[in-house]
Amino acid sequence: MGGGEAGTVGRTTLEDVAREAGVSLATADRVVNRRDGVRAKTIARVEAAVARLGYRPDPAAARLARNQSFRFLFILPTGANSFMSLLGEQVERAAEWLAAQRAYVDIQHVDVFEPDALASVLESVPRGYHGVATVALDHPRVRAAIDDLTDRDVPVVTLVSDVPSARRLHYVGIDNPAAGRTAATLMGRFLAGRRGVVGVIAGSLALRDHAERQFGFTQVMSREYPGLAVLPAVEGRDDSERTRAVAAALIAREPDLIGVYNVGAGTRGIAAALEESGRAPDLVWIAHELTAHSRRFLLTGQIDAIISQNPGHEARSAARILLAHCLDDPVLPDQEKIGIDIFLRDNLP
Amino acid sequence: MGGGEAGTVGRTTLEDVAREAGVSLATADRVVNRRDGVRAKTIARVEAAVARLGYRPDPAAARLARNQSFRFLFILPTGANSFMSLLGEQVERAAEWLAAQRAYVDIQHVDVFEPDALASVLESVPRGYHGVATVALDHPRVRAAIDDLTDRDVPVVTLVSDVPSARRLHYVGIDNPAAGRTAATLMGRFLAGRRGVVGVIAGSLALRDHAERQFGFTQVMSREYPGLAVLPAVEGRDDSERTRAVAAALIAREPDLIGVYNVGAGTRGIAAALEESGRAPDLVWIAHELTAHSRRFLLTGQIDAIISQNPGHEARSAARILLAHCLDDPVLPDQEKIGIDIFLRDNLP
DNA sequence: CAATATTTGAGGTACGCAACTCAAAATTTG
DNA sequence: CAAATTTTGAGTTGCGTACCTCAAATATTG
Repeated sequence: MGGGEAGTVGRTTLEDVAREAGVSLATADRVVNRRDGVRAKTIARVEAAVARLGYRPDPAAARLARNQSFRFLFILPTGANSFMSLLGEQVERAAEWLAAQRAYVDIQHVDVFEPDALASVLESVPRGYHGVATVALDHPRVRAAIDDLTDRDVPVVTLVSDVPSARRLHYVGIDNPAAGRTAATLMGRFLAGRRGVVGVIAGSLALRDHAERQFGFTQVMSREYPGLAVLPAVEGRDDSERTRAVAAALIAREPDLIGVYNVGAGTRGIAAALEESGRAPDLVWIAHELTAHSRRFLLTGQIDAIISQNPGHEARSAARILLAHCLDDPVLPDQEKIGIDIFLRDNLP
Repeated sequence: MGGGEAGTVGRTTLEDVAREAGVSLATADRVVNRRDGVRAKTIARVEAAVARLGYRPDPAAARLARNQSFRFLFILPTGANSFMSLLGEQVERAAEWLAAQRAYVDIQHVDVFEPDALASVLESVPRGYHGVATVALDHPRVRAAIDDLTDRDVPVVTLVSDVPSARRLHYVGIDNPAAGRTAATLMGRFLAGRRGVVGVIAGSLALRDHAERQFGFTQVMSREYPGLAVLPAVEGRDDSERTRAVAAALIAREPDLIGVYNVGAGTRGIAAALEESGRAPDLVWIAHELTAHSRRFLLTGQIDAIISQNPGHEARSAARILLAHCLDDPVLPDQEKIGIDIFLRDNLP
């Protein structure tokens, strides 16, 4: 021992196991790879040796020997708002990592607001893909397409927006009702003691995540902060211009407006509408998704808090989950759980 | 091509590169592994081929061929409070992952409140370790020990608590002044409009992280919330009983106390003291680190917000950084950045 | 041009495992 | 007990890279 070089010690190989169990390498291999044609007694002997030596197959060697590779398809929204652009970037980064693991990803863009377009893409996923990750849309045809893929043994991971009724492998994203409740608690506490109305601006309530956030928000607001009335949500289609228009109308229409919860994108539109109205200073604004824009508005104090999810974490998580499924490796639920991040001006990354 | 089986396509090997460049495998190998004895012209040819084919060495094969393994030492506090226990668990989980990468970790416990004990351990790290991760303590002898290790080419990662003046490879933990500022903003906003005094309870101000949190907290409070006076910090040594005593004294001494910022552990002590005093309902309490206890107090409404860091993320990050350093692989700064988590009752994981 | 130095090619071995074959041994069955 | 069947051993090949040797080809120098 000694010497600063990286050592070679400590690893027990399958050959060690075979020797320990008093069987041949072939038999040890049959046991650890669950091939049949081995007596129960011999299996037990080998497994005892595995346990005694703490043998764990070297994944590098195994993957090399198997020489298998995988292809995954990521389906992301077109016409991307800032958050979706970030997600796209992060998927490409994750793709590099996947490439190092002999897994290759293709990215396809579709219009999220068009369930039929998304369903068509899902229905026509070419053979040869070993997994699909998609920013989904809760719609019967989409659900059916996901189930069909699952039946074809192509695991599907929903990303950011879920389709809980479909037999997808996993949902990688935040708990949206909880995100809405979190926004409500912040809103209620930031407005402590004040009375007035609170507006909700969504991209579209047809998007499950937006609807769920609004639901959670309203639920907590009405239960815990009866002095603050939540207005019915208005829709801005995640587009800055439209959002600006609906926000401006909302502000004009509601003189008692003291809070705004922006469930989707279109942050710049809201900022513009607030600025024009001159009522920004005494309005609490809580927004979603940390992007370059929302970050700026948080720093200038226009946004009071941002509820967010980490697109890098989500992209990597989807990648890891698909790969783990193909390799049937275990997943670490702890690592794959996507948290609801709260950002104030002080804890920005 | 059809077939649902995992394919074999797509991977370009070094042999492909050699063929493409019109050189032998040996020469291609010399170029990609930066061995000398190759003409500049030939190097260029090979590198062009690498670029053209997008060759990336298969890390599985490389690691297998190199057949190297590593040993890391993790130094964690004894007498662990809940958070440190969680960290310990997560380090063990990360150790399993590392074992799959042919890297093995040993864990050693020391008393964090004893700089000399920590320094002794650091000074006597046995030869043969390829990296050290430590929950450190900012003290001259500790700093010197870290620098010595670095000089011995043993990279050191500081975990949770930093020693910025030492030549450590990396700090894996949160920005503590920013965490303090975050707590202050929450405190200030939750107490919107009220006047009174706010107490700070630390484990020990000799711990850099605790001192920094207190600093950030006081900074923002005095600048932004002049109606709220921050009292000098009291120390509870991260021990429930002592913390309870100092908290009780604080509450008794300060009739105008309307907020408590608990910078360290001892959460149960504070809960008990608050409960006894009967003043819990109108007191805002902001605590650190999400543990089983603090979680419970958050859910019951005693704690109003928890500022936290993710021990699983930290353990994995330290592991990845040490391994990447040994393999000289690149690190993804984005992935290794430890965020300041804010937990309310609504966004608990 | 010859002698020397440098560069390149060809080939091998090793890494640990997967997947396979074929024959030998052990066990079960008629 | 012999025949049929199951189980085991011994061995091979290949995965892609690292690292090594030795000889051949090429370039550089006097």
